Amino acid sequence: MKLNNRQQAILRAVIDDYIETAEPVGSKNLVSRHAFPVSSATVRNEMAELEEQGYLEQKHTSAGRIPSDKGYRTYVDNLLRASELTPEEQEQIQGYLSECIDEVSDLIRRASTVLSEQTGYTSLVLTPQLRRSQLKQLKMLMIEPGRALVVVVLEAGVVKDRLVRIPSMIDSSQLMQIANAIEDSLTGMKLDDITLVTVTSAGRKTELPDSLLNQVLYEAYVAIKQADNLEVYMEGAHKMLSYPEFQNIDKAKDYYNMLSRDGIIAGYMNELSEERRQEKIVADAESETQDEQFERAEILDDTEGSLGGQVMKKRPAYMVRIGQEISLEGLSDCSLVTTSYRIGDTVVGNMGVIGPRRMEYGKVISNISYIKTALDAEIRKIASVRAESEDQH
Amino acid sequence: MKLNNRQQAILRAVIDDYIETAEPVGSKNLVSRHAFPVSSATVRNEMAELEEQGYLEQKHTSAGRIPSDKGYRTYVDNLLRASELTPEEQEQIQGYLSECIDEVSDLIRRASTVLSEQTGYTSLVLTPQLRRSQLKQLKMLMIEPGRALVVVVLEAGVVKDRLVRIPSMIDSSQLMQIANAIEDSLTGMKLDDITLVTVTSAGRKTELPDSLLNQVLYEAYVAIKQADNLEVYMEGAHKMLSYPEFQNIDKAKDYYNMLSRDGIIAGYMNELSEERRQEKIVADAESETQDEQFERAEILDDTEGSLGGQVMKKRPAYMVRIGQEISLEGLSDCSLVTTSYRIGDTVVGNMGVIGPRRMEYGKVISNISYIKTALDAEIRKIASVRAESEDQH
DNA sequence: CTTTAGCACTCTCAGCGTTAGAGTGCTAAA
DNA sequence: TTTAGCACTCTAACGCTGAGAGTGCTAAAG
Repeated sequence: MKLNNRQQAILRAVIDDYIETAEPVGSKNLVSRHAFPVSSATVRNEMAELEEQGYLEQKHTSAGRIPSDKGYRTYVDNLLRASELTPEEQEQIQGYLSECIDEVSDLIRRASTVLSEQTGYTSLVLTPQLRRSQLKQLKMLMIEPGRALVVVVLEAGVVKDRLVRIPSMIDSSQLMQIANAIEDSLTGMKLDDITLVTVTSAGRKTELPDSLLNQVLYEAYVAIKQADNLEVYMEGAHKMLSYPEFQNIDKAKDYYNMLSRDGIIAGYMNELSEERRQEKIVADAESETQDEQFERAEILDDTEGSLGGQVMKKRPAYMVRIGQEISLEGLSDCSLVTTSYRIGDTVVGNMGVIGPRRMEYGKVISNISYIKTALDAEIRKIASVRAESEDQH
Repeated sequence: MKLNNRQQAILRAVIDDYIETAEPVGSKNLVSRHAFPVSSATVRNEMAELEEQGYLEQKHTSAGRIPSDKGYRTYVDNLLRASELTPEEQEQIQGYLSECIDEVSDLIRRASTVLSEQTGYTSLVLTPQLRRSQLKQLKMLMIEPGRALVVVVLEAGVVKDRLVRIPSMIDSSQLMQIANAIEDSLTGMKLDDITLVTVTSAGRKTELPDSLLNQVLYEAYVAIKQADNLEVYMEGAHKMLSYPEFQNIDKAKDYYNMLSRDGIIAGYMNELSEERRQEKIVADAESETQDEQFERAEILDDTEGSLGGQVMKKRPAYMVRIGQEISLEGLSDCSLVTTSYRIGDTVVGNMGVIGPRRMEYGKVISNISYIKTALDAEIRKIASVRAESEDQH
């Protein structure tokens, strides 16, 4: 199972080349392109060994090799050289995000756009999951007799609203009375814990007649619940058509069919993120004081190679799913790189990049990591207005 | 330039077959499939004539004929038999739309979904253009010190809101004061006529210090202006990959590239709709009393054919653009069927279906017409709550 | 004058064999 | 352990061919 340094170097070179050209990589070409200090015959032997061990595949005997899922996995986990964005790129992302308005949803949309533009693949950003957020305020604003706007304010200044129909006999002061009653009772509760019953019993304190109350309370409840609706911002889906792996129309169709059911992908990403949260809890419990730096395999100077070694690695902030590791039909020729973003101190949302399995992992990872950080910071800015002003208050 | 009945029948048959099969249509097949009372040789002669006149095209001498833009145009304008939706289809559409919430934007999104589902093509529905709508109310709601929600209510109960940052020294009563001042001055004005100057001078009446006012007024202005932001709901773009004309990856790429710049299509649709409005004004002026029924060419009993005739036709509610008639690069192999929807009595929004030039025009037209009517009715329902309650008031 | 049967002609497309080239695995020598 | 050399394999591109679908034209029939 372990690879010596030369094998690692060859594996990396094969994958680098394949990512660049999308063509099976042969030994001769590999040697000349990378100026290896050995002959093609040697490389050939090593490549046969790598195939034996499942890192590479061959379409047919006389073709070059292409990486397998396992090969990519090793590449991503151990062989990838960390790369930083150029200052220009950083500035561009930063500029695009911070030019932003005060709505978290706008920020998210922009994050999605910039993520796709920077990487050249399809980006997905999910709206925050706010089930565990506390209700901070609930306002109702009379738009006209018979219609009102329910405004739900959550932790960290997230605001959601919804236009509802109400009995037309209700006047603004009654409406405000109801809103205040709900707010008084429910402020501080988590969205998950708010039910139609809690809302109703809060509203009844107004002692207004049921004929006025019932509909309003129901609508208020729905408005609160829908604050947690999962939405997906997707950008750059069409870019995939340029990549050679999607020249085959059926591949492209599978891909688009899957993407068009964006709820499924969103659900999947949330699942992944949840799994990871669990793992983290376990890991933290097991090794409380571990805090090593993420250590990358240094191939050329390290004799044994770190692949089989016992070095603990810091978990990176992103997750990579490669090919068949994605358990969604139609995406098995793709890879998915995901990360999360926060509002306040809690992970609330997920974002990701979907591209061909042959994606530029380095570029994607550095971009998504940077954008995650930038997004977190921007969200914190919005939230900090609130924090400051609460202090003053 | 005029076609006799047999030519019309043949043209129709060729197009019907081509729409169904996507294969060039030959004379022999045509005769057998449609049980024409003439021989294939006769049909062959007529087809040659139709090609001569530009209604049909031939890829190469020994291939069947395919319709040209002009052929489709004639087909759509004169040869198409009106078709009604089945009661089940009607019910399905109706059910899907009227299950709907009280927000126009939800209604529009649903219209887009149902339009694509029913037709099998790509649907586009644009948000209402409200430039000519009057401002009815302007509210500002303090979310927390330093942040407020600006709520803009327009004619017919359209509500838009926007979260903004404000000086944190402002308290709710001052905020309300400002909102009231703006509302008092600007209510009844059309969005188009509201400028930063009008907003500012309205706000100054509060006599609050500029340090508090300036930012709020600016944000209020922006919120009012953005109520008119054009957005596009697109559905079913991926369905195109199933059609034979998009098996060619480059065609598909062109198509997706164009669709991904959805602002361009939206703009184009608005342009079309504007042109049409102009034409209508001219037409109305020219022939004030014309009100004939749309008369379809009845091919088999009418001797001269109505194609070259002078019969005035009622303008249908939809518009069809075929192939090159669409002046957008990348959509020249497509057709676009559009119509508009109303809020109150004014046309405010546009919707359309994009499909292959070989689309099932009959089906698309009957669906889009029905959905337009249903959408108008649903919007009126929302608006009528308001109308009723204003009466009571 | 219109229609139709018949026929020669055209063009595409699928199938097939051939070939060039890239890449491999193996062997034997360095 | 590495490498040069070589025979072998497989694909993809090319060109050729024949079948088939469709046409246009001509001449005869209605």
